[in-house]
Amino acid sequence: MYICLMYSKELLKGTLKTIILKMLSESDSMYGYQLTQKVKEITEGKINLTEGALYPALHKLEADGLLTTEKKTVGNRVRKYYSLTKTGDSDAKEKVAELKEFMETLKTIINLTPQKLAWSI
Amino acid sequence: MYICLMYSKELLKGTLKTIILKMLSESDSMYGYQLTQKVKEITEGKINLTEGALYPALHKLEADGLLTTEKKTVGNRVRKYYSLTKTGDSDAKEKVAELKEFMETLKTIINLTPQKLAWSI
DNA sequence: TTTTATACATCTAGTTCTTATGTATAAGAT
DNA sequence: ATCTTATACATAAGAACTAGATGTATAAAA
Repeated sequence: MYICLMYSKELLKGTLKTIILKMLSESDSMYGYQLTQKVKEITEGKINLTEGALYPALHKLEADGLLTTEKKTVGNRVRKYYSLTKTGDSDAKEKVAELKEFMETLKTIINLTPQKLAWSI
Repeated sequence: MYICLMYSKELLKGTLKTIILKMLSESDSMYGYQLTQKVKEITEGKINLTEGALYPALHKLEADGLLTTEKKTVGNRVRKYYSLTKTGDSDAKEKVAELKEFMETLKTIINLTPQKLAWSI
């Protein structure tokens, strides 16, 4: 799965690409496994990206021209580093802004009280 | 679609059930069309539930025992009112709490700076 | 009389995610 | 020495969900 432990998985659908883009926008480049580890670390284990979701998403973002890749051999292991393209960088900003706005909107629902709802009824 | 205008649709997948449960937890009962209108009103048009997503979701929640229905005839029109069951009520609280927590976690990613990321690298 | 609003609902196609599986290297534990 | 865990990539089948279209029907407004 793409989120495990603490959250119902459904909650997070659709946020994966935004998370990837944001992570890459704060770093020169990262490779897949590194992304999973950093996200886990930053969120204290609450969000775990899974390979089954992560790699297809990375490939799609690359196919869409938002990411470029560069393979680097470290020891005997090959790492595939992803970094934002120019388009990817502006797209990252857009998607993050969109997510922020959406969370604000969600709050208006989450903080709803019977009184507030009655007003609108 | 289930969200239109302002938000990329992907972002919101998985929040529909939580939204429905929260809306119903602040009201005795509501019917489908009313839900779409109230959510649109409260979010100032930013979130629009669509029938194609709403009705299947309502039916699933009912099948899962979280909602009960009661048909009422108003004029010549039949409305199907949904209300929370006992299980649905506690589930609503759980899902809302989960969403709040998740939004906090998302913030740690969204508010990430190169410095903070560097710390963790 | 035509359009818009109300009110239910379903269906196809598309996308996404989960879970499982597969390959391979390397480090640490037994 | 050998087994397990961590690192590192990836795919594939099936499940789940949503968008967008379509369908039925009443009623109000233009």
